[in-house]
Amino acid sequence: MSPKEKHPLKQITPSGENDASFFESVFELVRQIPKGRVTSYGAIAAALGTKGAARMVGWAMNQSHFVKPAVPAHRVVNRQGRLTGKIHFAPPERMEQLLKKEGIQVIDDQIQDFEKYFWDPNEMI
DNA sequence: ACGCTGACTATTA
DNA sequence: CTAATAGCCAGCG
Repeated sequence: MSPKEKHPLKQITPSGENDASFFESVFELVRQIPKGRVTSYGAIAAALGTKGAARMVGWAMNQSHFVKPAVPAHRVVNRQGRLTGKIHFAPPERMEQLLKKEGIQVIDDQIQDFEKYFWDPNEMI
């Protein structure tokens, strides 16, 4: 992380999840990802209207571990279908295991037939 | 209020 | 396909 260590980023909406912040929107959208499917950060960001905020989506995933109901962050990968965020899991292998458990083949942090499992957030509308 | 950071993405080589 | 570079937006100190 950096000299400043992790980013505190206090808890999301201490009072509840009624906060309409960017992060909350991300969580709700990610929760709607069907089992056995995956999507990308950019797709989520685009679905929220902020196409260029793909990075923020990833950052939101960081908090997803503290949010409830739980967010299936393991179903969110980068555009290449690569598990770049696995390092943030505990343990990192967890992400890959979860995906395999849902029927998605992952080899060397790379999802096989990624396009086939890709789920477009805009379709769920 | 400004600047830095980041689980990204598109482009170029 | 991989590697390197630039651009991008939202949140925090």
